[in-house]
Amino acid sequence: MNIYDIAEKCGVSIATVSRVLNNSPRVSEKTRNKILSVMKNEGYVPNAFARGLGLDSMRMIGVMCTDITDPFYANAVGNIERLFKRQNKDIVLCCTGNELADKKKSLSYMVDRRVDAVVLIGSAFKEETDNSHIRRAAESIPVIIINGYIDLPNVYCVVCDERGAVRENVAALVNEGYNKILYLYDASTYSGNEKLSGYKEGCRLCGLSAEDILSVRVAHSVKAVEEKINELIALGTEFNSVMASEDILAAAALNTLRKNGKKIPVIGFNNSAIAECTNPSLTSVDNMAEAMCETAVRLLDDMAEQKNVPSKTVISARLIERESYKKNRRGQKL
Amino acid sequence: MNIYDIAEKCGVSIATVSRVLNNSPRVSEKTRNKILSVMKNEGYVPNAFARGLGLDSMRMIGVMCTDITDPFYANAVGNIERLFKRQNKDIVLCCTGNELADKKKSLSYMVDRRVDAVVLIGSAFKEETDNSHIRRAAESIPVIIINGYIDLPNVYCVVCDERGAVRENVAALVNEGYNKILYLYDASTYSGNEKLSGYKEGCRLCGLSAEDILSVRVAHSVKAVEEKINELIALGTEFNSVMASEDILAAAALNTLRKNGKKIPVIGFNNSAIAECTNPSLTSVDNMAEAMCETAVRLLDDMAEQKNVPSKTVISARLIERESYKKNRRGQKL
DNA sequence: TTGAAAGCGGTACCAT
DNA sequence: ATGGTACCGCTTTCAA
Repeated sequence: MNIYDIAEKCGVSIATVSRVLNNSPRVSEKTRNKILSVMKNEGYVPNAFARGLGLDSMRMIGVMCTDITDPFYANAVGNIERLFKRQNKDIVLCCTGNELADKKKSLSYMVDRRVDAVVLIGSAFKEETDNSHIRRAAESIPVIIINGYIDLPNVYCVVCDERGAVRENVAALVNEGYNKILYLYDASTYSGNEKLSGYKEGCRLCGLSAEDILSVRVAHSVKAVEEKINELIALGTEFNSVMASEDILAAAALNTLRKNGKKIPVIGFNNSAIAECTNPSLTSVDNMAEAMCETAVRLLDDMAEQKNVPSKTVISARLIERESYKKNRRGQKL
Repeated sequence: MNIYDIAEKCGVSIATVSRVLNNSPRVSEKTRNKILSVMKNEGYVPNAFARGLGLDSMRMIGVMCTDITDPFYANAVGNIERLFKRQNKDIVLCCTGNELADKKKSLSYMVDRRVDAVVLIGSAFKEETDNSHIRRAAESIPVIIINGYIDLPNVYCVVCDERGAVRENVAALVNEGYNKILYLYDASTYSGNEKLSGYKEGCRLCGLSAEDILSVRVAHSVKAVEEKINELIALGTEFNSVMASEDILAAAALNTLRKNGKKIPVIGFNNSAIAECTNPSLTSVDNMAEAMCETAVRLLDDMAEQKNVPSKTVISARLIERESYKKNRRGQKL
C-alpha cells in the first residue's frame, strides 16, 4: 500500500495525495476528504524511509549519555524524550561509556544516521584535549550539550551553575560554624571540576586556611566511600560536615558516619531518588535537569525559526533541604 | 557526495560501488580497493535514508518502557542498547507512562517508523483487557516483551520467575520463625500480580492461616510507605518481617521501622542501587534483567536465522543477601 | 567481474 | 485545484 495505490483508488494523481499528506492548503475540501477516508479505510501509512529520503529528515534526535543507569542521566533522557515527543520527534539513544573511542564512534554513527540534531548529556562529553569529533559533528548538525561547555561553532551548551551552588553551600555551612567540610568527589569531568572549584572557592572566600580544606577523591561506589570514611576516622582526621559531588557518595558517607555515631550535616548532589531513601533523608542540590532539558529543546526550536541562539545558557541550582542538613535561616550571609 | 560521485571518480558504475558498500564478493580485489580508498579520501558515507528505503530497514529497534527513571527499566534499556549496538543496531526509545492511549500511540509510531522490531520492557505493557495494539504491531514486526507475558502470534516473551522467587523467600522466612510477613506492593501489573501470588502461595504452602497473611498496597512513594508503616504500628498490627515488590518500598519500610526501633528482616525486589544505600543495606531479589535482555536479543538473532523461537522463556530469580536479611543456611527446606 | 536500468515511495517544481 | 515528472540515493535483477 503506497501513495500510488491511494492515488489510483481516489482517481487523482500522487501529487494530490502527497499534498494531503503534507497538509497543503492547495487541495479542495472534497478531494481531501475523499483521500483521507480512503487512506483510513486502507490503513495507509506513508513510508518513513521514503519520506526521510525526500525531506532529508526522519524527525529523529540523537541522544547520548555515558550511562543510562545513572539517575541523573536517566532523568535527563526521560525529560528530553518527553519534550521531543510533543513535536513528533523520536530519540535515538546511545550509551557510550567513558572511553573516548566509543564516544567518537557513537557520535559519528549518529551523524551518519542523519539525525536532525544530537544532544550530549553530561560533562563527560567534554574531553580534556580532543574534541575534534564534536567539532566535526557540529559541521553537519547542531550539537547541544547539557551540563557541559565546549566553545565550538554550532555547539550550544546549557549548564547549571554547580560551582556557584557548592560555593554557596560551603558558605552556609561555615556561617553556621561547620568550618571543616569534608568534600567527597569521584570524577574529574568538567562538572566534577566545577563543583570542586566551587568548594575551594567557597572555603577561600570564607577565610578558611589550607588545613581546613579537605577534598578527597574516591571511587564511584558505596564501598569505596565506606572505607575512606572509616580510614579518615581511624586516622583521627577532623571534619564536622560533609558535601559530596553525587548523592550516592553522600548517602554512603551518611550511613557510615551514623554507624560511627556521628551526626553531622551531609549534603548530596543531584537530588536523586537515593536522597529520599537514606535515614535520615539526604539534603541535596538539585541541578535543574528538567529546566536544562527544556532549554535544550527550546534552543533547537529557536534555531529552526532562524532566531539567534545563545551558545551558552546558565541556570542556577537549588538546595532541596531534607533531614541531613537544614539551612539556618537567621543571620545568613555569604 | 553520493554513490554516483564515487562511481564517476573511480570510473565504474554505481552498481559496483553498491556492491562494495554491501561487501559483495562479486568485485575484483583491485576495483574494491580503488573504490574503498576513494570513499575514504572523500569522506563518503552512504545516505542512511536511501539505504533504508532500498533495504526496508534502517537497523533500528524500538524500545519502550513506561518510565526510564525507574532503575529497573533504565538498567534494562542500558543492556539492550549495549547488546544491539554490537550488531550495529540503534535503539529508538519511547517512554510511554502508564496511560493505555499513550502506549498505543507510541507503539504504532514505532511501527510506522519501520523499526525492525520492538522491545517492550516491563509487565506494564500487558493490559488487562485490550492488547489489540500489540497484536496489530506484531502483524508487521516481531514484538519482544521483557518481564511480561502475552500469548499472541509473533510476540515473544522473556520473564523472570518472580512468583517463584517470592514464594521461596516466604518459605525461607517462615522456616526461620518469621511467620508473619508484611508484604508491600504498589502496582497490579502482571509482574505485580505474580509477586503477590507468590507471596500468598508461599504463605499457604507454609500452612499460615488467613490472619497471618498481610499484604498491603501502597502508593509508589517513600512517604506513602512511611505513613502506612506508622499506621500499622499505631494500630498494633503485628508482623515480624517485611517483603516488598520494589526496593524503594522496602527501603522506606526499613527506615521507618528502624526509626521505631524495630529490627526485623526486610527483603526488597529488583536489587537496585537503592539496596546499597540504605542502612542496614537491603537484601533484595535480583530479577535477572541482564539475562532477560540477552535472551531478548538472542531471540531476534535466531528469528533472523529462521530458527524456531520459543514464545515464552522463563528465567529464575536470585536473592542477593545484604544486611537486612541473611538466609539461615541450616535446616532450610521449602 | 561489471554495467544498465528498474524499482523503493515519497517530495516538490512547473504546467495547466 | 490538480497532474506530470524529475529527483532524493541507494539496492538488485538481468545482460553482457
